[in-house]
Amino acid sequence: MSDPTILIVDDEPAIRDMIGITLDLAGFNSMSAETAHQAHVAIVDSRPDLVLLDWMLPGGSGIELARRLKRDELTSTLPIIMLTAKTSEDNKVQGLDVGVDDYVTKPFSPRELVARIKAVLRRSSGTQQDKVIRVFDLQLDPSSHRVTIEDTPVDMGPTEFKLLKFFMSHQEKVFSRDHIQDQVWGGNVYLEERTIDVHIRRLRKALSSIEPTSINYARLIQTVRGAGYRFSVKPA
Amino acid sequence: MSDPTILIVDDEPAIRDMIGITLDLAGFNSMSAETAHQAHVAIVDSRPDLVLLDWMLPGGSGIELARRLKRDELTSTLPIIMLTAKTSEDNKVQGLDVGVDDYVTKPFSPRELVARIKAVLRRSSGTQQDKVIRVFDLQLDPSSHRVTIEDTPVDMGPTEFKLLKFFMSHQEKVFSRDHIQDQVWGGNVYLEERTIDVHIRRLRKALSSIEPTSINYARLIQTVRGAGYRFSVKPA
DNA sequence: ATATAATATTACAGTGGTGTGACAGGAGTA
DNA sequence: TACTCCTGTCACACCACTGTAATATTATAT
Repeated sequence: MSDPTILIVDDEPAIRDMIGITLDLAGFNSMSAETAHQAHVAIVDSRPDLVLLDWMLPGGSGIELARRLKRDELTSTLPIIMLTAKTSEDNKVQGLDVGVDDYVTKPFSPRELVARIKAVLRRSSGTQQDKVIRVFDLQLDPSSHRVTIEDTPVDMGPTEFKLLKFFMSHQEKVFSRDHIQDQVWGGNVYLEERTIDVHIRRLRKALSSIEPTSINYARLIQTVRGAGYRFSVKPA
Repeated sequence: MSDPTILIVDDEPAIRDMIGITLDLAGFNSMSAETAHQAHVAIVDSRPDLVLLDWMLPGGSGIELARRLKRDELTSTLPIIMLTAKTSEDNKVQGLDVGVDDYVTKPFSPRELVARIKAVLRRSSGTQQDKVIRVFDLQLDPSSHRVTIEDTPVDMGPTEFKLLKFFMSHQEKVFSRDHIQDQVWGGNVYLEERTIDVHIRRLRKALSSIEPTSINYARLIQTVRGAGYRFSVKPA
C-alpha cells in the first residue's frame, strides 16, 4: 500500500502548514482544508485515509462535521483524530461520544501526533479495511490484494478488484451507477455511465472463469433494472 | 421521487439557455433567474433542489447572494454550485469559505456540469433513511430495492416496485388514478387512465406468483369502484 | 333482466436499459 | 523500443418493460 493520505482541517494557516510539514517528514501525504465544507468536499473527492479535525472550527462546525461523517455509512469508517486546545474532560467525552477515534490536545509534539496517527491507522486497518471478506467460498483479501474461489486465485484488474471489494463490503444494497462511480473511481472523475457496465461485465467474467466447481459467483452481482447493481447472496 | 429542479442564475441569456438545455437533456427540471433579486424570489417561491450561481453577477451580487442564502436558516441547506470564469485559487477558497458546495469554472463541459450537480445532490440528500416496510410476511426494502414474501424474492418491474412502495407507505387510504399517477409517475406525464389498471394488474400478478404458501398478498391491493385503489390489511 | 358504466385481462409493438465484443490509447515493464 | 496489461468508450444486439388499444368481465342502475 502506498503512503497514507491525511487530511488536515484547521482554519489557521500556520497550524495547517506546521502539521503538513510534520506529516510529510513522517512519510505521509497530506492535504488540507480550511472549513468543514471544504473538508467534506475533499473527503468525498479524494478519500483520505485519516482526518485530523480541529475541534474549534469557525461556527463550531468541527464536531458537526465529525458527527456527519460518522453518521453516513460511506464515511463512517474513516478514522478521525480531533485536535483541540481544551483539555477538559467534557470535551473529550463528547468527542469520543461522536465516535471520534482519538484525541490530541494542543499544544502537541510532532512526535506525539505522528505516533497517534500511526496507532489509529494500525488499529483501523487491522479491524476495518484489511479484514478478509468471505462469501461462501469466495474470498477477498484486501491486504494481499487477492481474490480466491475455493483457494484458487481469481485473475482480475485493479478496477474490478476495487469494485468487488466495494460490493462485498456493502452487500444487499442497490447502488446507482453514479454512486458506484463515486465510491470506486472517486468523486471528481467523469465517466460514461456505460463504462460501469463494462467493468461489471469484466468482474462477472472473472468470477465465472473459475467455475464450474460449484455455484456461479457471477450471479451475486445482480442487475437491478432502472436502479443499478447489487451484491446479494439471495437469488435475483 | 420526481426530477430535481435546478435554478440557473446568470445574467447572460445565452449561458442560461445553454445550461438549461444541458440540464433538460440530463433529466432535470430547470428554471432561471437573471439577477440576484430574481433568484432570491425564485428560491423562496419555487424551492429548487440546487442553485447554479454565476460568480460574476452585475454588481458583484453573486457571492453576496450565496452568503445570504447560507446565512439564512431556511435556505442554508440549499446546495449551491458556483460558476466562474476565473480559475484563481483565491476565488475557489473564498467561494468554499462562504459555504458553497462546489465550484465549476467556465468553460466547462456539459458532462462535467451534470456530474458535479449529481454529486452534490447525492451528497446533500444524505443517507437514505428508507426503512423496510413490512406487512405480515410481505417485505419491501428500499435500500436493497427488493420485495420478498416469506424471504422469497418477488420479481417485478421498476414501475410496479414504485407502485407497491407508494401503496405500502400509504396504507388504508384510497387513491384516485390521477393521484397515483402524480405520485408514481410524476406530475408532468400524460397517461391513459387504463394504464394504471394494467400496472395494478401486473403488481397483483407479481404478488400472487409466490403463492400459494399462505395468504394471497394480491388481495391487499383493493379496487374501490368509482374511486381508485387502496392498500389495506382489512378484507374488502 | 337488461343496459350501462367501471374495471380486469390480454395481446402487442415500440422503447429504453443492459449485455457484450471490439478497439484505440495509456501506463507500466522488460 | 516493443510489449503487455488495463482502461474507457463505442456500436450493435437483445430483451424486459412500458403504454395503449381491444376485448372480456364484473358491478351498479334502470
